[in-house]
Amino acid sequence: MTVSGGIWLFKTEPTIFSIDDLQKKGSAGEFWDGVRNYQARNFLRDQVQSNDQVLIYHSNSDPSGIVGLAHVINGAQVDLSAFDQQSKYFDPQSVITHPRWYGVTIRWFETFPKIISLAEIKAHPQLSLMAVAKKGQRLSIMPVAREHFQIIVNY
DNA sequence: GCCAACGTTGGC
DNA sequence: GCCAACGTTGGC
Repeated sequence: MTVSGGIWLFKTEPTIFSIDDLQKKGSAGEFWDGVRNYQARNFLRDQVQSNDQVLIYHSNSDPSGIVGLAHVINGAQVDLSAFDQQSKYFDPQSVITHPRWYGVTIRWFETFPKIISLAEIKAHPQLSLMAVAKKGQRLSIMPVAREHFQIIVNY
């Protein structure tokens, strides 16, 4: 696989939204909302673009790891859940005239036949250098190096 | 459930 | 602007 655009890793807790849930969304894909971290927000708002690759990572899972691949089908849009008082992502400090949070829309592409677990990532000479393998790295959106992506899709 | 490693908040 | 207290993430 040859890739020219950006490559990202998105974390999700599968009990809340799994790659199977993403697959069920079909060609419309899913708006990735609820990101409430500024560094992750900046990636979503400023860098993630249509046609970028997105590795889906299941966190808080058994095992945690990379489970598949999705594609960005629409770039940054205001995350309206921040204005919804019923939403668990409601943020009273985000106002319509000055939105604070953004999301992108992604579409399921494939679920890997076997999860690439965090333990395998940490044990791999190259993959162990990925940000997701680093202790204390809690970002839910992070860039992925091209060489790491190639290893993963050929795993 | 524990707790390390963060990020955020707010008093000063 | 400092930093203690607090909240959250997420592996284990």
